[in-house]
Amino acid sequence: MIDPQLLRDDPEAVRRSQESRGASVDIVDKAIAADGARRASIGEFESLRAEQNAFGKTVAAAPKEQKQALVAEAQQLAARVKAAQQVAQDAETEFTAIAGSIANVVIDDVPAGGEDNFVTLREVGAKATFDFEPRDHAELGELLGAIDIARGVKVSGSRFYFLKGVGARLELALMNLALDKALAEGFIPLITPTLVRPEIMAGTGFLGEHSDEIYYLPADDLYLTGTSEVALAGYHSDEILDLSAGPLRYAGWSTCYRREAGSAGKDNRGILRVHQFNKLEMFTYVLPEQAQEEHERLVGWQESMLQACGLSYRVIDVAAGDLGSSAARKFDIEAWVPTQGTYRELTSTSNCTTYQARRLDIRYRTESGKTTPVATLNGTLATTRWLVAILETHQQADGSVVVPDALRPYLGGLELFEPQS
RNA sequence: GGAGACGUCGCAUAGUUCGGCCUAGUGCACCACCCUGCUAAGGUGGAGAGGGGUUUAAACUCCUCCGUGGGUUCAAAUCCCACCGUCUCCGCCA
Repeated sequence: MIDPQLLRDDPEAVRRSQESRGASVDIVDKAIAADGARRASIGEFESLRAEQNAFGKTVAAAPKEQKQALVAEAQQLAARVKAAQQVAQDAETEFTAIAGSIANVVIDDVPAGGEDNFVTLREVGAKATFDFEPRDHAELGELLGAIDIARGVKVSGSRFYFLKGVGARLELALMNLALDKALAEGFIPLITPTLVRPEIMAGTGFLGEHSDEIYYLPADDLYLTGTSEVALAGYHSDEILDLSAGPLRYAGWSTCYRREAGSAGKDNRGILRVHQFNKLEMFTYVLPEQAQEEHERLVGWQESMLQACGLSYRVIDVAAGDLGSSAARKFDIEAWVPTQGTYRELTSTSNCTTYQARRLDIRYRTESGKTTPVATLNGTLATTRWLVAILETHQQADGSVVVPDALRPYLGGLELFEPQS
């Protein structure tokens, strides 16, 4: 939900934002009109209600013989109050529906346009080169006994897999490296629920345009989360936070589930695009004026993880039209995947400013004692997909893979993954 | 899954019998000040959330909120219905 105050004070800013996303601009004027109608009808209802309250006291205090006449009068008033209340409620619903469909106001220097209009902020690390024909991660995974796709498909269907042997160990090592990194930065680790109630799913903004991406369990009216961001954002819903000691930072570890509807035929090989994977997600609650600095810090921590894994990557500033509805800015980090000859997204970090917090009713107290929404940010610190880039980047001619230094302590000192005979 | 109890403004609790005197009382914790030459105790006052109006702002004022949503009524914390949640006992299963 955008800030209704901003809608009144600076509708032009909201129009600009919608424009750069390629979204409806007209909706802004509709929202302003709905806001006006809403406030007018609230005023009408409330003055009638005040009248009714006062009259009720007269009725209660009146002597018995007058009561009957007064009650008859009160009945008339009650009917008018009820009608006015209905009007006010409808106006409120109308406004919420319209304003709720306006996406978060994009930060000014975010590139306008769609998926291809991103801006590359930097490229870091030399791309791996080989004096042999490199194998892709699926082939390496099989050689090393690390990834068993055939059996994943047998058990659960396409886009499922088993991580096995060094593959299973590598994922755990990666997650633990990321967790230690997060702990060092003061994050509080959380292992989160992956089934959540509809209102939490809606509050985080995933039930809108992404709803067909989400697994739903009708028997229990619960959703399987595609990222622990959902549970992490819901964690403090309906709360007033104390941020005086600095941002509240959580590192959420969970399995993530995605239907990948509409991506049939895309990335079918290997574990690049799967229905289920693990992820360590950073989530922070900060004062709105600190959100942009925090966003830079999140990118920084992500970069240090990729560097620790010896990966070559670029950081992109995602264009407005490719942002989710909650995000005001998003940076993706994409790692070089040698056998694809291209960069693939390994992390994504979004600054949701106060948009998500307003929906979930997460506030802090200002110096004057008033409550106002916090800003929320999220970012990936590690996921299963990283195995793709790690295996392919560090492979050798014989199919073995050199373990990046930073991961060795988490693998009992193992330095090399070797092909199974 | 069965049976029962319960859900009140930070925490604890009163109020629900019999609808109007609840603008929800009290204790603890909290904040400010006063008093007592430390601490403790005591005194006075303040203090919840959301939303309208007005305003530069503050002050002021009105409406809503007693788990959530409906209903009955001139009037609901209180009566009725549904749902959610918590606790206790029993059963079943990891």
